Amino acid sequence: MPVNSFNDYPMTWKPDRQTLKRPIYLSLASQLEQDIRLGLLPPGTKLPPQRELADFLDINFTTITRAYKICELKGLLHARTGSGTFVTPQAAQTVTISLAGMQQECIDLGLVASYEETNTLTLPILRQVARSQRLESLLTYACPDGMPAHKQAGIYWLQHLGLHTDPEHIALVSGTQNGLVICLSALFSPGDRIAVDRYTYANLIELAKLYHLQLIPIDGDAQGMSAASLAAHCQLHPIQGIYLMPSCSNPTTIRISTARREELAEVIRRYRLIFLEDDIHAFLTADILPDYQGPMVNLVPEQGIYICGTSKSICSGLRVAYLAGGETFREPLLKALFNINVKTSALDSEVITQLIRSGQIWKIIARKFSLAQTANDCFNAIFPQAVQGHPLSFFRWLPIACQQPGIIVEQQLLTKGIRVYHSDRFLCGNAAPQKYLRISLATTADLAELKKGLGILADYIASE
Amino acid sequence: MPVNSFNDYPMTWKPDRQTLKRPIYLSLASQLEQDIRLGLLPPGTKLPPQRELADFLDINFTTITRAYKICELKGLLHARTGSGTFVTPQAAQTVTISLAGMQQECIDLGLVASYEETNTLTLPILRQVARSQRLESLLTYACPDGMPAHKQAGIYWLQHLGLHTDPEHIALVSGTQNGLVICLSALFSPGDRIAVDRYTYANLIELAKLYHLQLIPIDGDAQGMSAASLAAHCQLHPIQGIYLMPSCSNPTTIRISTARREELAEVIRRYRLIFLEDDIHAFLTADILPDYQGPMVNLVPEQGIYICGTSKSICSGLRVAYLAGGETFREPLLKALFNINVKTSALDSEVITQLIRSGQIWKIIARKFSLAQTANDCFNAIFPQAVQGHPLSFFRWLPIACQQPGIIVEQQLLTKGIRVYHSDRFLCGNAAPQKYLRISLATTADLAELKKGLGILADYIASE
DNA sequence: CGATTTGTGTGTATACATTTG
DNA sequence: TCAAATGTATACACACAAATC
Repeated sequence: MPVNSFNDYPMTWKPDRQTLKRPIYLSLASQLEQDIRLGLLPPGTKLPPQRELADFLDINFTTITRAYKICELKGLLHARTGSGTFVTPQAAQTVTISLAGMQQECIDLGLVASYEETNTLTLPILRQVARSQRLESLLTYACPDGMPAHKQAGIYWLQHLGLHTDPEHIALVSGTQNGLVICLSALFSPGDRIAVDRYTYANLIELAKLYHLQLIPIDGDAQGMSAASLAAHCQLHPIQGIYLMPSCSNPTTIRISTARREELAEVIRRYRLIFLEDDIHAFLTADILPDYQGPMVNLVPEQGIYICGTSKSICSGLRVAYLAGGETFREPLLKALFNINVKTSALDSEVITQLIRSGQIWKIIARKFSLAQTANDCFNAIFPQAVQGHPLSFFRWLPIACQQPGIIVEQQLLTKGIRVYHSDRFLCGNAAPQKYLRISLATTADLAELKKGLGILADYIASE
Repeated sequence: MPVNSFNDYPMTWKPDRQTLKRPIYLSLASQLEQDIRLGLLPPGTKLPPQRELADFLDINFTTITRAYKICELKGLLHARTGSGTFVTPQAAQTVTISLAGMQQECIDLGLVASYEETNTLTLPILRQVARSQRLESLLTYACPDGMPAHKQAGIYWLQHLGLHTDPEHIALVSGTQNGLVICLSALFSPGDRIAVDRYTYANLIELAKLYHLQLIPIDGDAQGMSAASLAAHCQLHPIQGIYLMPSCSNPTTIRISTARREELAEVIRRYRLIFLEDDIHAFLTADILPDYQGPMVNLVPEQGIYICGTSKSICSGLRVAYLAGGETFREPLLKALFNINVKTSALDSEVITQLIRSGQIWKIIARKFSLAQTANDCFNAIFPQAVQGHPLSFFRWLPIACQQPGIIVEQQLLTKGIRVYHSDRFLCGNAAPQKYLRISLATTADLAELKKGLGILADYIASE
């Protein structure tokens, strides 16, 4: 028993010695889970150290390790060597961002759509596809990884973005998310570690939970993730992969600088990380940057997988993304693709293909650029202090002073008539003191609605 | 050291004591994996018992257990208490069934398509969808789990199949396989056990590997899986789930009898199993069986999930399946759906919806029935000894005498010009002495090609 | 900066369950 | 039917690594 008076505080959790049935670790784990779900152990509570609880229960401390581990894998706990084991903030809660359950009428600055008014430009091509003679050939099981013509259009499009590949090393999948599922399923095993930005894509956080992968938050600056920090983490703990959105990180809108890309690539090579490049925003950068260098994956061609969705650049509702990777990953990825998708809808990919081949894609992108420019101008006028990050981003990252929990802030804004997402949703690991809101500029029906929403937001922030 | 002379045979695997680095179990596992992949340990080889190898290496035998376990999770080994540990047949090889890599020209009796000539009946509806005013509404992020009208059509269709549900408890997903991925990801954890027929859906076997789930093969008879056997397994080892295709099991074509359904349901209730009912063949049974009782999930409504794909009944290329389940699973399934799919293509589901609403689906199904009847008659005429199972099945299960490994048989038939799949591909666990071939009747371009293929097959079998 | 706290990784002991003969 | 063979589950000991003060 420790003699330090600080430790005389009662243990935060005292499981009942009597009710412990014989598979001790299982019995303990389920008791712990129940107490967390019942709210007896509120989020943030520090659990007793393994050795202390073991003393109390008179069992070996590694048995506690096992019980804690089970709850950790369920996302209920969060352990840190040296510090202790803590109940996860929002233990049983989800950060999933989706339109589901959004009955409430409000101005949506939360979900990032893609200026849906441009969808009218897709319609003529879709109708043309429906009239074509090839239509019937789209309705079979053939070509699970994409029809040759669809791959060709993808190769052409990726080439425009600076990635050069061939039909053997590209596949069509049902959207970025589907591509990520395929990569995570095929290339990682439960318990594997993947490096991410401290604030990262919310759906990736959820996928990592689903597939029992550990995300390792790496700090960074305005140039992107810190290569030194990444190397330090790799040094001490083996890390298997890294996920980045180098063109325009969601949610921070940071574009990784050319110098930083080189540094990061060097670390990726040194530690043989599997590099997932989610380049859904490439089109926003390829055409406006004078010294555009192309995807980061070019720096580590044999260790990288390039995922390029079309939902932001072309059309949200057509579920198509291109997956390109080196020879190393070809076999496992294709195998996972066959087992997870059987095949991607050829109808959607035919429409995307014809949009590319016909050149209609340039009109769509030009229209989106113009809408994004106007929306960003509007945002900059209202929040001049927050001019930073990608100039044409479909969303913005707004620092806020308010220190209340994210859910509270979101709910307060909902009652005022706007939906936004707080940085807590994108957070991986420990919170930094600076909080943010992610503000979508691409979801409102028109500019007037956006202005109204941003006005409400500005009032709220001023009143804080 | 054992004294029995039988054990004086040299150990089948003698890892090098010298090259064993300090995390012994990891070092051992990778050495073992390498030797299997190099072919030094051919499929079927019995590895040394854990204790014997431990003796030889002078370490504790549970360290061997760990090393073997790692390889088992990779699908390289297969251990059975009392019998020993064996190298998996086709250890490094995949059983994935897909059109990929099928350059070779041949008559395809392998992959089960769905009489693709009926796709012409889909075209007019597809073209009508393209002309409709609602088209633009299909192109946004809205309704990730299916648009209200699409759900309504699904409810109507499932009702016809005997399943009654409502918009809150149905979701549209991108095909059966996608539905399975969602269920397996959302409701099970690595290491969980799922009961299946000894011969089961090949893609499920691969998905189980991908998600580190253990499939427990349960024996059965002509009525379907044995309830007693299932109960016995549940008794001794906790099993979390069960996967069945009760209408017409792939590959065996067995339809589970009404009595057996009741027995199995009782066991499912007793052991609180999560029941996945893959009812892709429901349409084949609902309309032809005079005493059709509806899906099995009706017997355990709160423990079951009903997955009903449209690729066999309507059109292979449109990737749509309906997922229906009780309140218990609603939240985790929806969450997984949002994270895995973001959304299902509304374009595909609109076409399926209009096929249902317009009644065109009945024409398609009637045509498929007629084609299936003709194909089955043709098969029965050539293989009268194999008349069994579902009378309208899109594939048949042909017992063969030949005892050569499955790959060899498949390759021999390929050189004769036909592709079929051997029962080894569908096997889960230990092989039974009786081998089979699965013969697709729904993939050839026409009846003449099917007849030719079956003729080649009959010649081969006669010559054995 | 070094000692202490605290979680993790690896090897081991033992009881148990299943299959086989 | 039982004993031997053989894999599995559970608890433990100890060395190590990371964080903190």
